[in-house]
Amino acid sequence: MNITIADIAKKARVSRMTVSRVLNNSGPVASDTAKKIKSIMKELNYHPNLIARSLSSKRTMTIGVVIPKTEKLFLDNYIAQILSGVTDIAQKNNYRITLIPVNHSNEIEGNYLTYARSKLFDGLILLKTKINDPYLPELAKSGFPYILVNYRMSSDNYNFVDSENIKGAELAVEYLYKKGHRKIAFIAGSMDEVNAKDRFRGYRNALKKYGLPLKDEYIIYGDFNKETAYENSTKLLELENRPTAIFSSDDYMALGVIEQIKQYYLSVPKDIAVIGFDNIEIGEFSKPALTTIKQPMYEIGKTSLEALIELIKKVKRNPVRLMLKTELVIRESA
Amino acid sequence: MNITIADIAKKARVSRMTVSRVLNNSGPVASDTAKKIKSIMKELNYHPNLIARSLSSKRTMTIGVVIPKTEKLFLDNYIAQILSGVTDIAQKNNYRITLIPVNHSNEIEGNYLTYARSKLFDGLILLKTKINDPYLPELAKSGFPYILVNYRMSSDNYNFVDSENIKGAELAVEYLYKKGHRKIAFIAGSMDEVNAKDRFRGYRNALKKYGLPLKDEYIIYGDFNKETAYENSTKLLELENRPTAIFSSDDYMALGVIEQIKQYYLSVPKDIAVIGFDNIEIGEFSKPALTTIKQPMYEIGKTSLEALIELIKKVKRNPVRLMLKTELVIRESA
DNA sequence: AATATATATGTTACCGGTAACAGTTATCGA
DNA sequence: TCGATAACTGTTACCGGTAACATATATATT
Repeated sequence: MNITIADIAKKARVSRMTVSRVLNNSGPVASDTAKKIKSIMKELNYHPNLIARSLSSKRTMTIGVVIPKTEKLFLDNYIAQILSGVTDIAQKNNYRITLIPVNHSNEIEGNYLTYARSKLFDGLILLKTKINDPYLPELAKSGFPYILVNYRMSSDNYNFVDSENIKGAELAVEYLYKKGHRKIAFIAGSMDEVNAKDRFRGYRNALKKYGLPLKDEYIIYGDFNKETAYENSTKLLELENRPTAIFSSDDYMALGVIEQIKQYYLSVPKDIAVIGFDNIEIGEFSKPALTTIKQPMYEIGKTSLEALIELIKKVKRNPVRLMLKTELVIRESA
Repeated sequence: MNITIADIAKKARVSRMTVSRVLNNSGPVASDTAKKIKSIMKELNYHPNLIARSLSSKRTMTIGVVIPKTEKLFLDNYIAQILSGVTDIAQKNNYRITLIPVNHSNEIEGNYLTYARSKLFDGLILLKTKINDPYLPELAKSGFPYILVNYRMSSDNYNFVDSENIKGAELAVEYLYKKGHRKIAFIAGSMDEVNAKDRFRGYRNALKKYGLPLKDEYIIYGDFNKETAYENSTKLLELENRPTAIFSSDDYMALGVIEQIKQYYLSVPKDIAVIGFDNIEIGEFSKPALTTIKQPMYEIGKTSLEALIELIKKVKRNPVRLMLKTELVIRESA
């Protein structure tokens, strides 16, 4: 048998509403009454039914975090760091975090719009959203509170928290240039993500700035995936006119490339310098330690949820557009 | 305005119940009726209110994962790997995962019992539970489905999924012994966790087996924390009779110890061999690469949720007691 | 003392579903 | 052709809270 607010009310000879007031510290209750009610709640070991509360109050104190379905989700250090920031802020504000893995297939069921309308969440945080995501326009129109993480849109009025990917990529190439490199290759990420495009843009910007040619053969695609980068980087290494430096759109791909370079008995950074992007945890420990562009993933997570909570509480209004700084972290690989 | 089941029912000139049946594929509905209802649902862009459904059906399809509150939760690779396993199984079974960070203070509010009774979750997975956790007996009595991860209790009838920590620790010491080491020190974890005690037990067992003395001065405490291990390991390194090998209860502490050893201008493994426990991701990349006892964290996560789901569905009954194997991973540090 | 105001409590209605049971009609077997 | 069974649909009640408004009493104000 479950103890409900009605049981408490009956035993205390008050209305359910008074019990509810004690429970939520909402509205005035005489201190004697409150004391009595509290002691009865303890005596009967009462715990509120939060589902019932949510149905009535239309608040769940729960944030949904939408993440593209992949195996071994948390082993992606990018996601782990973002989530660390998100959960820290959630704790401080008494929100719970629920994970919503979604496919990018065209299924109607299981897409995050269903969740936005499910009343399960007060707001959504979206990670790794694709550029042409079909549900995004409707989400934006719906008025439901949400924040896109690492997704920048100049034209539309989407809410996002991003880091300065273009500038970061420019920094990377600039650093290589100043180290004397003139043959700088690029490993692109998944070009259906805004990030990946921005980093490519930064690469092109920097080449232009320093008067270096943009060569197709110096550009390969790694899909933000270590293994793919490992495979495809052979193309670069087999080139007659081999690059002396490689800028990789993310650290995992950089690690893959370095692994491949070792297969060719070449040395990093002596024969080929490699610079990554993100600053994942193992970059510090890999051999050689990874030089990279740090984007503040933990802070992105924190900032995203902070902004989302303000949207939920209507402290702030759409659109939210925040850009965090990227910076160069020099280690050994370049 | 929100579209509800009543709106659909009205428009389709059927009862709400019939709509509900279509929604859940429960009970028979004439195919014409179903078709009509479905098309109206699409037309009106209906999405079910899952909170209302949960209140009525007493199911939430959500699992709570209880984790002790720490900053940067996911940067702990142990937790990340466990969660990876848990979320993978959750996806396959259409369960959602909600994170419940809790303090170990004596607060009544915010402990997981409140959540077990909140109706928010169909079951709980508990990580890093302390030996003397005050709420555990009540949880076990309550009949609410739960699984303790990495928590073994011989005496009581708790549900747990653990790995063979004692055997793993024995393996570690055995390996060191066979490498010729006779002066083997031990870094203990948080002794309020079952794991830590078991690993200590394994260490003692192995010493005994090989006729080595158990010396107090060879045992230091690192609290499963890299920094603490770094600090405290000086005690070992300053000993007159310095150990030639160190078995650390977890990898993070092992990394801390190695860092300290470097401060003393000693070499790993030549001067001092170090072996860890867990097999965290960066162990493979650290210098020297970490020799360690692997516990199958990802599998532990999977197995835990699989077992929990069986408890929820009453396929299985309490107690659940599962032990997964540990194994030696030889790299460079020992 | 009359009125305004704050404090304390109660009443009513509703949040949006589903379980359990009860009919009604269609189908089938003997 | 009748009764049994299956297929389909409906009715009623309830899940356990809170919002919004109403009322009653106590206190302050002039």
